[in-house]
Amino acid sequence: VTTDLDRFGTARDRVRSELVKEIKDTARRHLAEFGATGLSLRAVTRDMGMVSSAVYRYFPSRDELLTALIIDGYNSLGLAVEKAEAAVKKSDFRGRWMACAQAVRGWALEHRHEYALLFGTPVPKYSAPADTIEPASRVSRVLLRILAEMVVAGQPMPAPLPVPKSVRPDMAVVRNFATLDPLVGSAAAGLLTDDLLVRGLMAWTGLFGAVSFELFGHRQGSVENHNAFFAMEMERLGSQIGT
Amino acid sequence: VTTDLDRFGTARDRVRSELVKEIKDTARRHLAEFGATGLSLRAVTRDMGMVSSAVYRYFPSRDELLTALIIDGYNSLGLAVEKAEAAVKKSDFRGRWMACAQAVRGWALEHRHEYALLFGTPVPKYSAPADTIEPASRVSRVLLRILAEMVVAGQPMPAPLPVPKSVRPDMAVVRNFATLDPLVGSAAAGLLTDDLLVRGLMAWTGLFGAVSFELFGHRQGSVENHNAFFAMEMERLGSQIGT
DNA sequence: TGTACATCAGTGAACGCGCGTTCACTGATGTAC
DNA sequence: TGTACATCAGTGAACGCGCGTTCACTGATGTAC
Repeated sequence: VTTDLDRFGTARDRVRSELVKEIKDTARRHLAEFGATGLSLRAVTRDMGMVSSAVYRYFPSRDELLTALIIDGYNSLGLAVEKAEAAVKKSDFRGRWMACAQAVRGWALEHRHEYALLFGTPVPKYSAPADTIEPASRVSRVLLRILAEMVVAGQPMPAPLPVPKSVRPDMAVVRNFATLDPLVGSAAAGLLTDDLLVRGLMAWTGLFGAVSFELFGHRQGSVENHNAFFAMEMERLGSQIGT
Repeated sequence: VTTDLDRFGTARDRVRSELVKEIKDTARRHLAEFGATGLSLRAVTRDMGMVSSAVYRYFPSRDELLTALIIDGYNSLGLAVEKAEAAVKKSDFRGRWMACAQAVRGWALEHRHEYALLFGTPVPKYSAPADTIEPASRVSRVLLRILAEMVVAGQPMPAPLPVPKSVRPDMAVVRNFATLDPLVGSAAAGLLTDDLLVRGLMAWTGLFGAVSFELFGHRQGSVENHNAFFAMEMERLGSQIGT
């Protein structure tokens, strides 16, 4: 009675967190079927055999549930990317970039509506709270880390293109963000030039742009073999960041 | 009574098409305020001082109204891009590409919710009918035309990268689509290599990826000066397609 | 030109539905002594 | 260990709202002779 409860909380606590999980899982299933706007608390609870008002013991409002799903989504995507990247030999920068790109696309294809929730049209009248920021940046942190380790390793880089003065302050912020990462040595700070950071941001944009275009149907009529096109596209983007 | 009506239709016809326009305009205003999912026929008609059932004289269903808005949206965006591009000297390929890019972003910023309707999360349970395809391709047709005229003019191109066999059939389809355009001479067909078409598709993806990232808030924390970053980004993408 | 009829626009009530959220409540689980 | 009390989970009814769509209708506009 004692140690077990001490370690995992009371029986009530355990049941509670299991129910929170079940609500989110059910909501995710509904998300996959009806999209973010079709997500209804009543439908979720109905599906679970609960009465609709009971959900308020677990989430104070629909928006809070949405927030939880968004945070979970970013973490799920972030974890998938981190795992895929970690499986590649550290010195194989091209491989690491490709693993990230494939992980993003793979996750998106497996969680289409979650992807749309994160990267599609923002939900009207809903504004994401601050606690979504950190999980939202997990993927870009991985990409920045690859970039940083590349310059530290002295990987040959493409000839730098000029970066206008008006863009440099923003790149300084990004550089600062990158070097905050404990896994990025401060040695990288001086080596991450404005040009490289721009390249990184553009690769990142190109990656998500490609996935969004495919998922949202804007490549119909031009690309049928999505696997092949995406792989080639990402190889080319990888060359732009020096992998 | 005769010629006027012959030319513009009966008075009833004219009132009718004006009302169709007014309904669409009101719906667009609602779109801008509540987003695509918040678009309600009742609210639109209420706003117009009509009774809700009256809208069925003009649109058989909510989905048909949505379709009309989507088609109008693509045409509005397409027209903006065509006009911007036409204003630039034909031989200034870089300028033409930049004009297109700026026109897309400018239109998107002015019509945020319409942009989201076209390029954001697809509306759940709604599938776009075939008549949206042609207007949807206006922007890409302009881009393909620039590319085609560049190769015909013998503009120096970046060193071609290999295109895997698995991607070539898709590029053949795109090349065929490009040469169907009466403004693209058949001379271009042989010159539009697989590599160039890939570059074109990637630039197109990068353009819309950048606009979507900005509009949907994914550059918060990394880019503040959106104007400057976008301009530089598009210059770089322009270099990739040889402008 | 004038009349009879057909077409159409807009009305108002209704159908059937679903939603988020609140609230007073019952009964079970946990806590303190 | 046993009892008294506090905490919490889940219930069921209700509030107040909005939605898309149908339908029989009135009255105005158009058409044919």
